[in-house]
Amino acid sequence: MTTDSDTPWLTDQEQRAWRTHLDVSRLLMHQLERDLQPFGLTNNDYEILVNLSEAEDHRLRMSDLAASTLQSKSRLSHQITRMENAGLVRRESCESDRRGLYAVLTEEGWDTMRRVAPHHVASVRKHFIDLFAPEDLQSLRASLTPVAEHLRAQRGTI
Amino acid sequence: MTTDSDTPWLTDQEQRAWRTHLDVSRLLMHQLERDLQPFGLTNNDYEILVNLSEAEDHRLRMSDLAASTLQSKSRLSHQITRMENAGLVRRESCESDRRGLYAVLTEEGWDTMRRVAPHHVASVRKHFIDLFAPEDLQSLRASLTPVAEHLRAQRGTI
DNA sequence: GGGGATTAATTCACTATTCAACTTTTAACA
DNA sequence: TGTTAAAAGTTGAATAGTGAATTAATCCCC
Repeated sequence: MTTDSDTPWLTDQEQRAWRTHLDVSRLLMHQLERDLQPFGLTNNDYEILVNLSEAEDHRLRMSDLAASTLQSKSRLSHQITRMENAGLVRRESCESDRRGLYAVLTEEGWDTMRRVAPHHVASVRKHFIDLFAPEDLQSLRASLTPVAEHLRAQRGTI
Repeated sequence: MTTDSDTPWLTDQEQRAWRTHLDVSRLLMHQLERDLQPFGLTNNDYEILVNLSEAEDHRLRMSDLAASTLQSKSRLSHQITRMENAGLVRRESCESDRRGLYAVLTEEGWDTMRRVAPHHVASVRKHFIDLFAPEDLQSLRASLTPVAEHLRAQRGTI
């Protein structure tokens, strides 16, 4: 059993690193959300638009989209319904597998993406990327990559 | 105006760093949430418990707690109501300012905290801290700290 | 080719979060 | 002092997210 006295508590240094990471994650998401607000988009909306924009024919299977955005299928389903109501995407059935559906970018969705992307990139730069020295950004990525891999290996389906 | 051609798009390196950071944030929160589930706590619950545990007399003003957990007052209010119903905290009125309220850890809340903390720390170690070389953790903190400061300066009230 | 497991996606009921409106108390200051 | 502004906190309605149950199609393999 894990008892208090044999618990490897975080050192001061570790604690600081951990809390800083937490704070940055949260504050950053808030700031990006705020910067997207004038365009009527949430972070989640934007991420869907990015994924579909980069996909062949601007379409992805619901499952794939859920996997690449790290969301549950249920959540994605709701999300796509909202975006469908907003006219940004539509669902299309899949011929090769009749259980399946594609989420497809509409014209309006694509226009929105092209219009908003520069502002979003500017926001990401301003509040994150440009605050690092280039070599620090590299080592950030280098040290974070194994963490991401570890975590991907851990999770089943979200 | 920002047009497409003068947008300083992210380089490949930058993009990778950015997406890795995003993925780690999200996957990590999910994993920690999952590890807390057996104890009937959410990440939010746990964070409140930590803050109150570290506070003098195990109590904090609602506003201070909201500020230190980076939540809106409204959200915190709902959160504390839930935790009050679960018996983990209680509200106490403040003599010096009769608008004010304290959130106070109950005995049960404190017991819960002591019981769960070792497991949570283990989880943070396993899925984050121990995946870095010590010097990498240091440079992570060093490069993230200015970002946190920048973001704190940006936000008004969440 | 037929029965059972698996997969894709949605739905339903519940819980959590947001945002604006509101109440009460304190602060400011003319 | 009065009276207006600001702050602390809550509430309620609307929106978003979760997890289990459900439906429908496909896969497997004997």
